[in-house]
Amino acid sequence: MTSKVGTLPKRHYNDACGAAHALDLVGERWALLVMRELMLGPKRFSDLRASLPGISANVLTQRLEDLERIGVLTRRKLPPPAAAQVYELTPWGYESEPIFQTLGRWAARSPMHDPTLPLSAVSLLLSFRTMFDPQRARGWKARIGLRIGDESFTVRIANGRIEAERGPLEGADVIFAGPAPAIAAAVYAAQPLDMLIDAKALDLQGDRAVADRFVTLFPLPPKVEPR
Amino acid sequence: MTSKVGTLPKRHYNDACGAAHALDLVGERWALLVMRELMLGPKRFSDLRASLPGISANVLTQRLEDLERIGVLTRRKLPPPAAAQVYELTPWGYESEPIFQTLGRWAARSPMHDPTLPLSAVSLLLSFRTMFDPQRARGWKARIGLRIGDESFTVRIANGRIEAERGPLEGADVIFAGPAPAIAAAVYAAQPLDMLIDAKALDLQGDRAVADRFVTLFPLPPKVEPR
DNA sequence: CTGTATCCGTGTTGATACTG
DNA sequence: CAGTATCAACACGGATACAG
Repeated sequence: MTSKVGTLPKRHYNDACGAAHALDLVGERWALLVMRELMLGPKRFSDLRASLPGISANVLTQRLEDLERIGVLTRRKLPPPAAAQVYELTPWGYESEPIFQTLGRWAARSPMHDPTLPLSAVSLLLSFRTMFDPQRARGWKARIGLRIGDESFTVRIANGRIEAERGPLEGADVIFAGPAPAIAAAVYAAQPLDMLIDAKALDLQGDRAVADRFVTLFPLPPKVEPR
Repeated sequence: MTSKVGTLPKRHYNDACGAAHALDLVGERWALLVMRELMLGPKRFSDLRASLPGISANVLTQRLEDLERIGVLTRRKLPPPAAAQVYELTPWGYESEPIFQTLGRWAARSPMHDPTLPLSAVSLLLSFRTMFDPQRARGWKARIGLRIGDESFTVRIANGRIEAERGPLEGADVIFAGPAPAIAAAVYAAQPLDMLIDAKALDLQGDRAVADRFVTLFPLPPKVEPR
């Protein structure tokens, strides 16, 4: 089972084009989504499985092997007592983020895009980095906390820039608590916060005005007319 | 056979993430490479087949149908006498170029990338748009012609910007004639022009100094250490 | 609990040959 | 030139059984 480091799949495009090579590396089913889920830090096998509904254990194993072999991620043994194995992107793996951003921005114009589908916490946070509009945040400084399931994230906005990463809720001006799709509904489907709160889909703690402005910072591009 | 407009493949990720939706749309094998080949203008079925070594007729048919159905390309009947059918990207299809750029830039760092593989003319021109370094072209203005097989392209460099598209050779300061991989060798593998010319891999006409500078404008990022 | 290995039904892919 | 038909090989997903 000692797979050689740096081997291409048998079935590869015979093409010197960089994009074609990228597809040889990470173009197989699920590969990019596994990388996406690791984009905000290491995860365990079962975390990955949970955030990728539909992937089966053997396919996930296969993809993790592939991605390790090509140098996109590494497996690490966490020190005891939490002696679990985690998968972590290499620096080069982390550099793939622009791929998700251009894919996401392009697909956001698709008439077939269905925003009501399930959404992972990592996807939501990455979408904030992708869709953030510096214009709308001009001169604004805020710190937003997100609690999604048992994970917590910090979003900092300052100087027309955004940071979105794993982090503590402490010190946030306002905290959103709820499943990722509910927060997405507020931000991308312009669902009024009151509605979501009344429906118990979302909970807010802290400065409501900050929340109200936050949800306006991520405009979607116009959809292509459905032909 | 009347496939409905705007349907997703049966096998799709159940994920509201934009990147996942993009993969539902164009993540199937060959789909993105077909789009790449159309990026510089319409092509016919056989042109596509010729520039995508390895694709089989039935798969190309399938992908063209899929891409038409989702609104990425259209089929057009050329007016007589050249009454051939051509495939052309829609405006939204053309907007996918950043996807190729981020994929290509990321994969250019791969230790497994083999630049000696076959390369299509369109790939080469797109790589110029992707890898162009404005710094190195500061204050330079030039017009380069490329003759690759029976296709011709024009590259214009001015004001730290590059344009690369189909166009006539007339008016170029210098003309490169040869297969795409030979031109790529000069630009990306730093193969001396004299060597390529002596080996009859490349032919130059016009201002040699312009050619010498042109081949320095597209620096590759450093490779990841091969681990 | 955290993965890994194996089997199996099904759908996708790709090579070859063939038709309008 | 522009595809279609057929068939073999492979990849995927689900289930189950197994190992640390």
